[in-house]
Amino acid sequence: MEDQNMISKTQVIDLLKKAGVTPTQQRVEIGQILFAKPQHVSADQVLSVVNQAGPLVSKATIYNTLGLFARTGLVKEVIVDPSKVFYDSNTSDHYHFFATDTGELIDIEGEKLRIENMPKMPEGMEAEGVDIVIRVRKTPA
Amino acid sequence: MEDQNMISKTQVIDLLKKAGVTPTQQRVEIGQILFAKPQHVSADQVLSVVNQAGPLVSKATIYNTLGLFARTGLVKEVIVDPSKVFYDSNTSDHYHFFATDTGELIDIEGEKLRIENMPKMPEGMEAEGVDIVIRVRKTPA
DNA sequence: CTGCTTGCAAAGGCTTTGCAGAACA
DNA sequence: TGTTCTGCAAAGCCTTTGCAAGCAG
Repeated sequence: MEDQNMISKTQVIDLLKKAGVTPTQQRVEIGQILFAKPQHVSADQVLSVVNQAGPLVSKATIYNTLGLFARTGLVKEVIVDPSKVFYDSNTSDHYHFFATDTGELIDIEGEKLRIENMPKMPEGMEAEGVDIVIRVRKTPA
Repeated sequence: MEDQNMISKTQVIDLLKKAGVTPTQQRVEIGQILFAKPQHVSADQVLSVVNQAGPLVSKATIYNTLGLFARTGLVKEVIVDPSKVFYDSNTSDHYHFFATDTGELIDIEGEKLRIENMPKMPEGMEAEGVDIVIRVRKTPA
């Protein structure tokens, strides 16, 4: 996970403020990783990347922060693997391929897919979001 | 979870055999609950329902069996809640509303929904299944 | 019989929590 | 300064595992 794409601390602070999130040191560290490029990462991956060069952020804070980022719309939670949550820094409307054998997630741009007959919501309910996951596996040789 | 719909042990045994699954006592008990009607249940729910009238099946066997049923196509796994897996006894093509506040799952019949531009698979990959989940919540009053 | 299944309890992995000390506005 | 945030370790929850005893064919 090399930082071929960079984002400055100032840019991250700006994003956090826009979302109404107090930009603490730890949140900025985490944001710099997440917002550098569109990606799908687990809490554990964020933990090890952010602490590569020394212990900057604790595990508890990783979880707190990812939860906060998800609630404030800075990232999207992706629930496809029963064993862990992925956080997606691409917050635009889009869907996913999920490789069940490798655990890899691949984006499908929203325009590529369209739902034809959106069913009406149950009584007294409103839509919060639509998740589409196409589970794929290696074609047997 | 009353048994307004019933299914006989013989019918369950038949279903298991057709799926190539050895019909043990425990699997039949579990099958009688699952296949009585289309429903969404967690391992924990199956455990408590099957053991209502006494300890018939252990927790380990519930998990083993639900995994086996999923692998053999007798039920479908539904991954929408990071904290637990739901097992769906409706195995026909269909999708779900998921009430994020209550954890309730509601079926959407497959015909009601249609995907317009199915994107092409990544190289060397084949589709295993398509999951569509519309997350809903109570409309604020 | 012979292998597949089950049950028990312990272990495992991910996530949350409680609370004291530190950082933010 | 008052409130919010962080870190640590422990606890919690769902699920899996190891192994001996039991059942299916």
